[in-house]
Amino acid sequence: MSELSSKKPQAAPASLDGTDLAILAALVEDGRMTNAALAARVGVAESTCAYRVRALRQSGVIVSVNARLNLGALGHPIHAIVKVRLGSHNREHVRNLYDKLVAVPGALTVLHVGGDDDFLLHVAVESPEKLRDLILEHVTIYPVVQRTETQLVFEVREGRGVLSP
Amino acid sequence: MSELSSKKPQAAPASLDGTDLAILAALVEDGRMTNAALAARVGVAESTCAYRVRALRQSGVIVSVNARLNLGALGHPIHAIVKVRLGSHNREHVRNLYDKLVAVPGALTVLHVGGDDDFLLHVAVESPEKLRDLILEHVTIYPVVQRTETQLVFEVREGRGVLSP
DNA sequence: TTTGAAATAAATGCTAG
DNA sequence: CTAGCATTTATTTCAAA
Repeated sequence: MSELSSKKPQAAPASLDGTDLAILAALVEDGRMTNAALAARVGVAESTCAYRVRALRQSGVIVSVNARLNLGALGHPIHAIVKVRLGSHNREHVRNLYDKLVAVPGALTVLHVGGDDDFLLHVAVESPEKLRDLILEHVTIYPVVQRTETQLVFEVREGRGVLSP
Repeated sequence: MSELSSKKPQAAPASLDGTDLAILAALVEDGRMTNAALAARVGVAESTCAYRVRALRQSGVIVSVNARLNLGALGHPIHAIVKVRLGSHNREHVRNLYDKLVAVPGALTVLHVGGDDDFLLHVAVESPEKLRDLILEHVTIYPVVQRTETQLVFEVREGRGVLSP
């Protein structure tokens, strides 16, 4: 279920000091860094560091910690972006399709965007044939989908993020 | 530095059994789950579980574990996709621009794609004004960039990934 | 490869500055 | 908010199956 603008516990625009930012940068780099190592790196006592990290979690600044996998090693070496354009922008139609796209096997992220397209679906698949099947069976199958356009992804690189400046 | 097809230690298409897949699914969901909890969840001894996880890391199936942050709480509430089209596809030009885009402040991911566009730059910025400045100062500033098109991102949702089926 | 149990290391709770 | 110390919990190691 998506919510499409229902308000949920949004993190207060917390006031983060240098220590917090250093902690965040370290955990983005290595989310399994031990509290001891983290404390040493940012220059505070271990108990203080643990306190800070807990506060950052509870306030929602740290959303979660997740393993990132090598999708090629898992048999999904092909990445693609499927641009999806809708014929109707009825609220229910949009919400329903969004839910469907998120549930597509191999879907990594789904962006609801404004502009030429409505959704950008980033998928990882086993092969080009599977990509075709995926689009036919899980995307264009819905009447609200007017048109799709697929781009092969040659390479994905992580950006520097928002913490560096 | 990007490599653009120079070969690096790619994970062998490892043979993963059900236990491995269960471990991976759990760690994608919660990368800080304790080894004890993980072992209980997948039904093996703690020492076995630790052994498996270490193997999955060393073989490169688990690439890394990272904290995910609430970018809004960090003052970057606006997301956008900047489609970048190049005028020249000279190898050096492509590689250089790729490196530049990855280093853009606020860049989350940069996709090198085939099709209408060459790069898709996903950024998180402080405001629409900053978005404009970012594009002018860090993207269109390069002569190799022929044209950009920017789409506002309303919402980002995680897909089900490749492990569910 | 898997395991249990011992040894090491880390996180948490409590106290107080 | 911070730090030190004691307690509880987790990870690593290793001999054995």
